Amino acid sequence: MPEGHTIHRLAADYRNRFGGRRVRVTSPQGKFSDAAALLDGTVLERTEAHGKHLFLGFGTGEWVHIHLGLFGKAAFGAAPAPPPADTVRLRLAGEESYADLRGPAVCALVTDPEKQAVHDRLGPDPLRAADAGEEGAARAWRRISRSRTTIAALLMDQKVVAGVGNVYRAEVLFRHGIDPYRPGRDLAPDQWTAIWADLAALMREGVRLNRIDTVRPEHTPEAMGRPPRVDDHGGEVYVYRRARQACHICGGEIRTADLAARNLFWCPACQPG
DNA sequence: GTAGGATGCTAAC
DNA sequence: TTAGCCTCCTACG
Repeated sequence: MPEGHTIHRLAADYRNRFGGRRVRVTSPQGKFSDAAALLDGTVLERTEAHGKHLFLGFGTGEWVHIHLGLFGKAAFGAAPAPPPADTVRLRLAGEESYADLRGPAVCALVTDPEKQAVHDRLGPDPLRAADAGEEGAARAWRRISRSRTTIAALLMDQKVVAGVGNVYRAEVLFRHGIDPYRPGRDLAPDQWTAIWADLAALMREGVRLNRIDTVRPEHTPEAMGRPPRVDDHGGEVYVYRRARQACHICGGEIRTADLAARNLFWCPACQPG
């Protein structure tokens, strides 16, 4: 689940359900109990996302900084909230809704300057209004165009671009026919401009649908006269987790490899080196 | 029942 | 480069 689109979606979901209202704040699991007690009964004033980081701003002037990591999840439901599972790190409960957070890598009460420090170490986020468009693209390009690191690794580096994860990385490189092992500095400027714009569009659609779909209309199974399919992560994609299967475009075999402890997927024929 | 893997990241070597 | 952390789900006996 958790790439940047998930976090922006959560920011909106928390805001819609609890924004401007007093909330009950608890930590059934216990690891966030002290902070929960301080926030309990205060108003959730605003929510914000930057890359994979989520911030819930409370009336105390402090923020809850959340990072889902690989396993974290937030689930929403209608009030009354049922007795919580003992893995729930943070529960917000209001008149109409509740939200349970489980398994986050980070769930901490932070001050404004501490929150700012998180922003400062993150790159531009295609989904943030402040970064969208040419300025964000240019900021990322300054790093990419000077780097000998592979574009696949650069896309996953949150200091370069915030919010891209393993699915969007694999898919956007496929959509642009780019070899994942190509060094950043070997990309042409207009290739990067196109990738950035595509990421923004794909991720916005990801927020809307709450899943990752990257297959162009002309390549859907219906359009190509093939049986319908659903990839096992819930969206429809070209290469992610499709190792040794046939490429939807050329029919060649999708390859996989380890890159910086993550699984990389690509089609060598469609993404030539 | 159990092992292993997953859309992430960091500290430590 | 590796181990470690957080949870849930699937595949395999």
